[in-house]
Amino acid sequence: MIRIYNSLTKQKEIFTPIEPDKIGLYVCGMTVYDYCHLGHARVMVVFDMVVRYLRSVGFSVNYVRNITDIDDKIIQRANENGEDFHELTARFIQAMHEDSEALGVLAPDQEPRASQSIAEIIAMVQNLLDKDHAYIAESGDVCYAIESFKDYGKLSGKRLEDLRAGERVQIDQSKKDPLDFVLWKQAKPEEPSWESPWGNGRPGWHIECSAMSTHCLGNHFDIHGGGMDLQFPHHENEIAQSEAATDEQFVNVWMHNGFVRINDEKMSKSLGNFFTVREILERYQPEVVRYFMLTSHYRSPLNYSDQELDAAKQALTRLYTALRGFNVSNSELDNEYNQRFHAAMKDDFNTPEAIAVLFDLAKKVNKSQSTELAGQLRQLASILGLLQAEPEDYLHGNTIAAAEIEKQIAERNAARDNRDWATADRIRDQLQEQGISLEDGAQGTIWRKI
RNA sequence: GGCUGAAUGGCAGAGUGGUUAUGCAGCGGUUUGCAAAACCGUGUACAUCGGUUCAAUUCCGGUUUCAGCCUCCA
Repeated sequence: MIRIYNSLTKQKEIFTPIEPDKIGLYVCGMTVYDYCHLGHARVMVVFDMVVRYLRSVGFSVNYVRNITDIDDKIIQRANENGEDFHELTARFIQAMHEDSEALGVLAPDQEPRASQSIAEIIAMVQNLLDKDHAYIAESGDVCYAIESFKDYGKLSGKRLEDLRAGERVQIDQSKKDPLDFVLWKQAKPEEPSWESPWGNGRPGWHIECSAMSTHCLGNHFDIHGGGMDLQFPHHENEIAQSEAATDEQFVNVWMHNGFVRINDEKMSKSLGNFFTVREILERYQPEVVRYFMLTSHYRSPLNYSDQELDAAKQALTRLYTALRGFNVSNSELDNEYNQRFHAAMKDDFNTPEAIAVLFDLAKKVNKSQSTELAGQLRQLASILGLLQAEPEDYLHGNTIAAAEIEKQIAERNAARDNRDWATADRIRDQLQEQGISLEDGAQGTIWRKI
C-alpha cells in the first residue's frame, strides 16, 4: 500500500483510488510567457516521478497537466513584444516541451489549454451563477462569492476573518467581499477575448483549472498536485468553484511540492532570482539536473548551487560507473534491494531513501560483478527516470573529440608497452587537463569526461 | 499580525524511542609501473530549554532562528 501526504488533512494517508487500479491525476502546469526555470522543472520532474512510480506498481494513471495560455502576464508580455499572444504562447509551449523532454519527463496523457477550454469554463461559470455562488459585479466581471461556500479555507487552513484582517488584501470596490475572485473578466478594447453571456472577456485564472480538471477526469478525482505556492489562493479557489458547481468532493489527495531556492530564498519570477532550465543545461547534463531534484524529498526545499550540481554529477557518475562494462537489460529481482526501494517509494515517494538503495546496490554490483544485479540497478533506477542512457555515453558526455582521445590512448598504451612511463604519464596529464580522465583496467584503457 | 513547515556530522540529505542511512569531501589501507576506478577501514551529527520514559536526535511543551503562504508566482 502507498502512503501519500495529503495537504488537505496535513498527514500521510493510505492511498486508495476511487476506481480500483485507476488514478486520475491533475497537476497545475505552466503559464507560458517565458522559459521554464528550475522551479517549474521541479514540478515536472517530481510529478513525472510520481506517475512513473504509480505505473510501475500497476496503476493505470491518467495524467493531466494543463497549460495556462491566456492571462494578464501573457497579454502584457505579448504587448511588450508587439506580437500576437498566440505566437508568444506557441513559442514558449514548444520551449517547455523541449525542456521537459530533456529532463526525461514523460509527456502527460492530456495537456489541456485554457484557451481551448472556453466552452467548459463558460458552462461552469454559468452553473455557479445559477446556484448563486457567483454574481456579476459592477465592473461587469463575474465574481465568485466566497461566503457562499462554507468550507472556504479548508485546504490552506485559513479563516476568513484572518484573511480579511490581512493588510495586503486589495480592496476592490466592485466586489462584495474583498476575498471574492474573478471567474470571468471583461476584456478591455484590443485585448484577446471570447464571447460569453456576460460580454466579451476571458477566464479568470482559477476557473480554468476547475473546468479542465473536471472535464478531463470527472467531478471527483484522485490526486491534484502543484507547487506549494498554489495552495492558497489557487487551489483553495479551485475547491470552492468545483465543489460548489458539482456538489461533489473535488479531489481526494492534494500534493504540493517544495520550492527550489537560491541562497535560502524562493526562486521565482517575481524575485528575479531564477535560472532557466536551458541555462543550466548548457553547463550540466540533463540527467544530473534530474538526479539533483530527486535527491531531496519532494516536499522539502531544494537549495540550488553549483556545488550541489557538481556533487550530483559525481554521485551519478558513480552509479553509471557501476554499470560500465555490462551489457545489461533491466531485470526485476525480488530481493532486499527491491523491497527497500519500494518501501521507500511507497512511503510518500521517499526518493532520497530510494536513491540510497541504488548506491547500496551499486556497491554490490561493483563487488559481485553480477549482470543480474546490474540489470536490477538499471531497472529500479528506471522508475525514477534515471540510468537509462548507455554508461559510456553518459560518462563520455558530449565530447566530440572521441576519435582523437582514442588515438592518444593508443599512443600512450604503446609507450606503456615500452615501459616509457614518462611519455605515458605526459599523455595522460595532457588529457586530464582537457577534462578527460583515463582508467587502465584489465580489459584495456577506458576514459570519461570529468 | 494570522496560518504552514523546517532546524541532523565539513557540505547535501534520509531516518529512528535503545543498534551503519546514503552521496560528495577528508583521512588510513588494498589494488596499480604511477594513477584512476573499485574495495576495506575511519566521524561521541542530531538548534536550545524543560517534561514524559529504564532510555529521546526521535514523543510533548516553551524559546530561538529560518523558509513559505496571507498579492502574481511551480
